Amino acid sequence: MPNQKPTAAAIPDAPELAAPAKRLRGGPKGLRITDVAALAGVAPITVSRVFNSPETVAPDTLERVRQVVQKLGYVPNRLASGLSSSRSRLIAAIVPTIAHSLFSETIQVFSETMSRAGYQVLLALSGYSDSSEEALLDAVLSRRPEGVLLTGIAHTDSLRERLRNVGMPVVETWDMTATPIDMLVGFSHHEIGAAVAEHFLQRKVRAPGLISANDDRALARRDGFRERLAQAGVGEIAEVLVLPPSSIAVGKAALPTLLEQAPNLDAVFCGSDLLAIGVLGAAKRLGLSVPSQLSICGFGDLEYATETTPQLTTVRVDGARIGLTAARCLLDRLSGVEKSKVNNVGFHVVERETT
Amino acid sequence: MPNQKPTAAAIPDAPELAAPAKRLRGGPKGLRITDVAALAGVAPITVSRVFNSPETVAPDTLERVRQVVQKLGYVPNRLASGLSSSRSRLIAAIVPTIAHSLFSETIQVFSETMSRAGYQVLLALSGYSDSSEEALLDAVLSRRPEGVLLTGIAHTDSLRERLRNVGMPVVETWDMTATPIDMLVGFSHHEIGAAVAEHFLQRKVRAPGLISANDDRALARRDGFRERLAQAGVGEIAEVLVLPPSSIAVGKAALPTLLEQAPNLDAVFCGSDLLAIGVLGAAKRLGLSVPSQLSICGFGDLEYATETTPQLTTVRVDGARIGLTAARCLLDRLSGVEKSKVNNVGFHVVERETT
DNA sequence: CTGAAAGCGCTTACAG
DNA sequence: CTGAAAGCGCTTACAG
Repeated sequence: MPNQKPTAAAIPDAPELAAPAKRLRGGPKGLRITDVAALAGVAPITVSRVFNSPETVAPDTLERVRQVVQKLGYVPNRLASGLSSSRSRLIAAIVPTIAHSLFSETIQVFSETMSRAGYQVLLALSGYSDSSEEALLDAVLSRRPEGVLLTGIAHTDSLRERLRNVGMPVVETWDMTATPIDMLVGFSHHEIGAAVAEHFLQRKVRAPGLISANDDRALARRDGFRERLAQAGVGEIAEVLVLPPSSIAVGKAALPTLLEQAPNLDAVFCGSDLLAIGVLGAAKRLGLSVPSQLSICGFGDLEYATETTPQLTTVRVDGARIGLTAARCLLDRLSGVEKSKVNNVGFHVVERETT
Repeated sequence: MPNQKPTAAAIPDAPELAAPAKRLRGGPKGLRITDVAALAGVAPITVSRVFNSPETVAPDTLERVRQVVQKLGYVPNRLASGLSSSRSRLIAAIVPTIAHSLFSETIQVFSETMSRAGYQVLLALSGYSDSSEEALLDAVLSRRPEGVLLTGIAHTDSLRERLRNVGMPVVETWDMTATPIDMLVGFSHHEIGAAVAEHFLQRKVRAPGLISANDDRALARRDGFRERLAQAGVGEIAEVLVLPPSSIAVGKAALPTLLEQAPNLDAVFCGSDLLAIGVLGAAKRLGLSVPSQLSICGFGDLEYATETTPQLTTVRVDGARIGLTAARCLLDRLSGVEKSKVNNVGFHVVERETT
């Protein structure tokens, strides 16, 4: 056997003419449009039309191709179609966080609306730190989305600049600015602060304080709060800034600190309903009755709070409406319609307490 | 002027030799890898390596290319790289809803973890209806994700079959089954029902009822609840099934209905904490004291409930841990590591009431 | 109404 | 350590 010479016939599959060695790239990974086309007896472009412009295809051709698609279980590759057509059908949603969050309702409605229009949502969680925002934006832009939803107005100038330059539709939400990157659906945190101050002033509050995170939006509320109070001659505002994520526990811990600064404290504006509930708990423990001795106002109008803590005032923002409006702005723009760029959806101070 | 004959020179840009009319496709849409390559004096493949395997590039080449990338603001096109490499770097998360939801924490942690590993999350909201799940799966698969997170086990056989066939890593979460599609991180809703029944039995409850949605997981809890009670000789269980989304208002409305069925009702197992809070409110209005006359158990352990409604019992599930574990399962699989396929993360019945 | 050719912007698979 | 060629699976831009 070792002496057996190989014959020509023993060399398997020896190509007659050394073909240019077609380099296969890992073999077939799944069904392609050409598989459908071959089986349906049409050109690939016709299969493409069945998906993208069925009205341009003859009814019987349409039917035949669809049957093959169904039979084979073919699903088009949107990486390929996106690359080829420059239409990714992707929308990016950049959100600080969706857990226990005011924003989750906005994203929910936004996503439902975009998906009904044939888009899919890429979720990008930015956290509350600006540190990695450049990297996040790179990651987002690398998918070539057709539009971007931002929760809050973009913070850094570099980010705003880049988003402006890419030229894609951008909606900023949950905030207000005179110089949006593109479109905006939101409300003024500064005005909210002023409205809460107004509310406290009507209650004859004398020593209001504030407990809040120190992100841009929270600080805008603070500034509005302070300015309105200053107009009314209330100048000294005790203040405790807390780190996110806000929670009931954080609120509980903050009240004693605030009381050290202002022993006569008779009102607190909290950055969120969770903080407000914590403050309420701490107040009870300290024997302070709410709202008669201490008025507490939260922010966010979470459903739980409405039912279980009627002593609290809060500020309601319609997150679902923001999501819907933002989606519509983007969709209008994507279909070439020009709409009003800035949408102020407003807010409501909700008093539930019955003094 | 009307008589002026056009001269050859007046015909602008007439090509000498009619070249094969190179068809431009809309012109340049942005920077490409070739732009970076040209400016850095390297081949495109080298720029590709700078992004994908920098350790294989000479240090000074690396530096030079990176400078050009920085200067130009080049962001690679992941539609193209995904198509070419069959690695989309995309993970799909299929969730019924993220608003006011138990799942939002899971998705939050899952997304953070995947993003740290270089993946991005495509959010797919399935709603609570199975109707459009096939279309949703088509949309998801069209992006060629490298893995899929499912919230709950997939419902229809056809869906399970398709997911099994595509051969990509799949993690089912928030539930338990003997026949997962692939991997699973969850707990048994049936056992939760039994545990709540056990809890009620220890309280000498005699006429327990149930208020819940009628999705698969809720029904599994109900069955576990009933079976354990039946073992203890409690056979008649009043029941009200409500439509999602669950809310406080729905809970409020359901209690009177339940009381019609069972006038002696002394315990209610609710499908969510929101329902439980609604039932608590309704009970107060009816003059029933909780928990002495009526024990109420929720599900989900929302933070608000913990602080504001200590009369309620609830069932706690660690959504963050589910998200983290699910992400790790997927990442292990994607890097070729085989891990345990089924992870039972368990749950806790949280009694807060102090009778 | 349908199709052949070229191109979208990358990476694979070699080769040096 | 670097590069030329070919290919990923679609769609555009024509042409008929």
